[in-house]
Amino acid sequence: MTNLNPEFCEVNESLEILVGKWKPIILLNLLAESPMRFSELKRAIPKITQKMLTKQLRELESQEIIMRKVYAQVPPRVEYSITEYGQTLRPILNAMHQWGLKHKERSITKLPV
Amino acid sequence: MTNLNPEFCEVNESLEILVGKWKPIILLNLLAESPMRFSELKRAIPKITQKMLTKQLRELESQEIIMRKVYAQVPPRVEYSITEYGQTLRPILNAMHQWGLKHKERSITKLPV
DNA sequence: CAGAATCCCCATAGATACTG
DNA sequence: CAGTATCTATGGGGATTCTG
Repeated sequence: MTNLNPEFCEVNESLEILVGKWKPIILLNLLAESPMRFSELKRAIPKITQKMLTKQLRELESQEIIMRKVYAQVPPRVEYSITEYGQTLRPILNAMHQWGLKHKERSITKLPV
Repeated sequence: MTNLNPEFCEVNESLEILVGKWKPIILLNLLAESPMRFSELKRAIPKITQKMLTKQLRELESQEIIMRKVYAQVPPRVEYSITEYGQTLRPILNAMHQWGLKHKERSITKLPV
């Protein structure tokens, strides 16, 4: 069932989307709640700078993983939401999250290899 | 079932291991065949430089994802193999690979969002 | 509110040459 | 065979300031 042929590796396709210091946490937020405003995301991820938040959102948008909706009003209102396509990343994020939990356990209990 | 709480994100744990330009392809090779010699890996991944191969292998080794075994002989023989722990990454790599295949289909057929 | 514009640092990764 | 050792370039990411 696991036909992971190294000659035919498509792992990088999704990796390229996920790589970026803040992308996983942005995606987790938008998977949990869409849409979210720029300021809501900023508040949810306090340590990110505005520049980085903007940049990572733009990248995800250009890959059609998220959508950006601008409301023509003052003050500006911009909402981000996950696309249907973006939702297909959920199994990957889930697998990674689950692995991360196990990994933490392991490093705490320091199981022998 | 999908308890992907953004407040409690463990996605980066595995991401940190997978990130590195050559790590996924190295892991796929060692998941398909272990052990492999340094030169076999080099041949399997022609575009990688020796320096990068060494570096990425060392990093994976320090994370206990792979094992390095040196044979005291001339010429030197060094074998790399995936650890049991490293094998737990397979579901993630599989999910990513599957996603990559779908992604390729999508970008070829240019489905509307 | 939601950014754009600058300036800056450093880690990643490539090329090349050398070696026990 | 399986690496080191250098040198260098690129760009990811951070801090700060400014703006429609």
